[in-house]
Amino acid sequence: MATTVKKVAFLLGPTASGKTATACALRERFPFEIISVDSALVYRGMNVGTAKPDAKTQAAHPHRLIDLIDPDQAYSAADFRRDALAAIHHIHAHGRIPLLVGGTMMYVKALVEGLSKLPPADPAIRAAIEASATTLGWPALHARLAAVDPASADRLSPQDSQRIQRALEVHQITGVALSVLQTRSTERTIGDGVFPFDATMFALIPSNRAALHDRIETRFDRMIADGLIDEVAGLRNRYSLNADMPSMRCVGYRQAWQYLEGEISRDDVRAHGTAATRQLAKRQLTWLRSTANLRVIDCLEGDEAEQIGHHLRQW
RNA sequence: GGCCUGGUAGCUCAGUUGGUAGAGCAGAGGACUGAAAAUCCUUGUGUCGGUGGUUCAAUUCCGCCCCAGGCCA
Repeated sequence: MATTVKKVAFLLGPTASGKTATACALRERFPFEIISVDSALVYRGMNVGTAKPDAKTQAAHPHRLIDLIDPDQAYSAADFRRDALAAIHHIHAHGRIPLLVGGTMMYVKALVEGLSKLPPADPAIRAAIEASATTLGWPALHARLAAVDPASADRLSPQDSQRIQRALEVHQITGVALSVLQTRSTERTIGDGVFPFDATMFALIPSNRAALHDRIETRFDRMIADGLIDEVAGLRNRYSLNADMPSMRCVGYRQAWQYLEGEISRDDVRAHGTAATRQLAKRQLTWLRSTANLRVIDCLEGDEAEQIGHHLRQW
């Protein structure tokens, strides 16, 4: 056993599974420092709808990679990988163990498996592609992609706006097909320096889906009571936002935005918002089911931290 | 009490000139390389309110009953 390999722990799980509380409980018994793995918590000012740990919790249990950008900015999986690796090194340098807590599974994958060497997003190119799609439709752009990158086009649905746009963008910037660049990169395999740590992964998973749905509903009602809609109205005053920005596509924020635009009723905010949250949880669970080497803990038992602690003592 | 309009998938509804029915949403499963709380793919059998009648055949036509709205008393 290589004692020189540094340790990293993960606490994953769908939305409303109780990750924050469990992470804080674990931090009281182990030398952990928390790194957030959450694409919505990176936004400053988005607190109620993201269930961001409150000031008291953060004071007792500092979270890294929270409040990094304003809602009119964008973050990415590559940004996360860079920032998370820096945070991990920093924590190790202080003799502590990083505990990565969150439910953004693409970030986990990017961190653990690495990313191909690709150019970052280019807002101007994306806007141009978006404009073409509005007049021609995505199937037409899918056909255009097929001409320059048949492998990617073959893999994607003609309606998959986001991935078609990305593939076209990469080709336009580099002159090389995305599919080629993805196979060219070699830094993807674990053990090849991509993620050189002794990792242990836990996932809080509900043994009963309906119970998670109940929690989601209760929590969403509390967010509304705690002023989610006011929060969004305030952000709209403070920043120059639009409905297509990643921040305003977040669950809850999208529905509050539609309400403020007069597009849906207050009842719809609740109905659509809880449905979107359930769908998010379902996608997260799909990711988790296909994740290897995961220790599954039932998040409905109430003794999650104890169960995880039991495993950690043997780590 | 009388008249009118409804009662079809968990919800909102379409439809069947009589041959047991289909959309949207929700739900379920899956995919996932710089927007990922995103984006996309697959998935629809339900006493067609109940009960009698007509018919080879009724969810569809007729009678009665129940329920929900509305109007008139």
